[in-house]
Parts: sequence; structure tokens; C-alpha cells
Amino acid sequence: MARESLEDRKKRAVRIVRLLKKRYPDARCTLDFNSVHQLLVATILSAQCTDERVNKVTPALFEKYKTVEDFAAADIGELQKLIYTTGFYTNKARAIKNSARQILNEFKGRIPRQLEELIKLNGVGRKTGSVILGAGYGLAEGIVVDTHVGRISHRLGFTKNEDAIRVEKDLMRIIPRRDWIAYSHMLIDHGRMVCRARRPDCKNCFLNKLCPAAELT
DNA sequence: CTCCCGATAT
DNA sequence: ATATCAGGAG
Repeated sequence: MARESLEDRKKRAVRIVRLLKKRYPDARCTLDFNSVHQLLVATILSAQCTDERVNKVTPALFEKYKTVEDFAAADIGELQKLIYTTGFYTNKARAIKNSARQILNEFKGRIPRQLEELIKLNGVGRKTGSVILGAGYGLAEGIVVDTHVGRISHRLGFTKNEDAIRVEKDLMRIIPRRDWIAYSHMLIDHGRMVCRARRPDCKNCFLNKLCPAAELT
């Protein structure tokens, strides 16, 4: 079997994206938030934790801390208690408080609209920054590569890399720019329901004929 | 590279 | 018992 050319891979990607849009027309961020700062907090909490779990702690969290100033002045112990069930709570509490202080002290209370600035915030890496740009501002400087996007892109043969940065670079050459934001949301939905980490449901997957990793036994 | 870390499904 | 969940910092 000959190696797939970049052009052929792009064509296959267009077909895959078309099918994904048909199947997941309403794919979007599943974190609950009412402001870009709430989105920032929720996204920090979502590290190695399901969005569903995050959405269970944020109502009480956003009730207690209503403004960026409130988060900047938060008692770390109280903050930890409120986010405890999302895991990594010492890191996340520190990141939430420190990033709020940075937003006030270094960004005049505004959450940056550039990835380069966003990743200066404590607890905000490339992935979290891209989520804030996409879901918060509708902007895309890159493609969000989380665990689902990385896993499925690998299975689809869009990358051979494991590192999220390299996966993103590979995807940016293949996926049309206008689809960058939707691509991540649709793959996350697909990863939760069909192309699961442990027991992917290849037999019932509408992409199985376009997927080199599909097991149709 | 290691560490941070609880909830859930299998 | 173990793998996995919208990762980031040192």
C-alpha cells in the first residue's frame, strides 16, 4: 500500500470534516460559563477531568467569586475546597488565583485576545489558551489538541506524532483554517461517544471507511 | 522527565 | 485493579 500523499490526505480530511459536520452540527464547548473569565477558570479546572465534573463545581464557585477581583483575593484553602473534586486542586487553585492577579496587574483587567499573551497567565498553556480564544472570542490561531483530538487525529492518520504541539502543526497543514475551531469540538464529541480511548466503536463509526485504524472485525 | 490528583467506567 | 478525563509547571 503506497504512502498517502499530503494532497490525498487533505482531500480525505475534507470528506471527514464534512461527515463530522453532518453528524455533530451543534458541536461546541461543553463547559458552562457566563464570561470569558469564567471560561478561563473552567478550562483550567478541566485539565485531566471531564467537563461534566467541572460543570458540577463551577455553579458554587461562580456564586462565591463573582469578579476577577474576587478570585484574585480568594483564600486558597476555600478555593481548594470548592474545586477539590476536579483533582489537581492545589495546582488549579493556585493557577486560578494567580492568573486573576495577573489579569488585574498586567493586563488591566482584560483577558488577552492573543495566544502569546494568554499563555503568560499561570495555569494557561497552549491548549487552554486556544480554548479561550476559540470558545471565548471566536478566534483561532491554532487547533486545540486535547486528549481526544490527539488520539483521533492519530487514528485517522493525520499525524504520527504524540506531542500535542507537533500534532497541532500536522493538523494545521491538513485541516482548512475555517474548520479549526469546529474540528476540535466535533472530535471531542466523537471521542466521547464513538472513538473512545478504550473501546472504540469502529463498527458503528460513520468514518470507518476513511479511517486507517478502523477495526471492522 | 516527573509531579500534581479525584471521580468514573471497565 | 487500572485506564482515562478539553494539561501545565518545574
